[in-house]
Amino acid sequence: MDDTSSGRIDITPAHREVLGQVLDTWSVLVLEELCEAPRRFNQLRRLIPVTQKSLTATLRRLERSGFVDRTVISDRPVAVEYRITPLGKTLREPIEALLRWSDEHVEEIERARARFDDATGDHG
Amino acid sequence: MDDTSSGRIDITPAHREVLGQVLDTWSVLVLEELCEAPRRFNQLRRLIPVTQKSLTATLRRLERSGFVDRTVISDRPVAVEYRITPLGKTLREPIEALLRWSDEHVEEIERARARFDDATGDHG
DNA sequence: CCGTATCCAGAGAGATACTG
DNA sequence: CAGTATCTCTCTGGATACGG
Repeated sequence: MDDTSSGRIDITPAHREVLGQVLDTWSVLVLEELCEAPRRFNQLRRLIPVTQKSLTATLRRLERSGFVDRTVISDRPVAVEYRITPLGKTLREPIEALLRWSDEHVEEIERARARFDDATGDHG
Repeated sequence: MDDTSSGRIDITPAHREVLGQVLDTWSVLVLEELCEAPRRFNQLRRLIPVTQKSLTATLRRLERSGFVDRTVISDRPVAVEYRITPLGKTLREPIEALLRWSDEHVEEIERARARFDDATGDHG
């Protein structure tokens, strides 16, 4: 817990690849929704401000890595249901820990940014 | 904690902005390094496979948000030290939770991907 | 040593149109 | 309804050269 730190974690390319596919905006939002309940494709589109293309890509990635199950539940007209997997659910805890962290610190961060921008004259 | 979920977190643009600036590859690696000890600019470059440009941008962002302190410790030749702040340290726990998660599940994810690629014929 | 400036290439995301 | 196919544009990030 302190600065001399024994708990160093070695960050391998495998870590980065895995996390990179899961920590983008749309993946987090989709996983949150599917943790609530199974959803249909256009249902997700209404819940999340994402384009068709990006939602498709996100769902494919999540499906490929085993976080999400895709099931055709009807054929005429076609209906598809996306459902979180047990593996997908294991992500919820660490992700929500991060969201809680941002909840707790967002104001301090805003203040730091305002101070920085004020000091430098920058605005970006 | 279960699927019927009472602990729903509302993900605002503010959350996304904060997390987006902190969860990229270089930020995570830099924060990990600085949690170990204060570092110099070129010292970080030797420790992390990042270009000058990206390291500069990463450090600026982390400094702006208050995660990192930048101090000129000498002038001739110029020497600059980067140091983690108390706010920066609060990120370590949730980030390492995520890294532990990827450690624990990376193999299962690899297997899921292999299965998916095998089933679809895709490779990417 | 610690950066900034410039150019350039590839990935990602939006808009739009179309299909089983 | 649930996607696929383009096209375009921006944004990121690497390479390189130069400056305080």
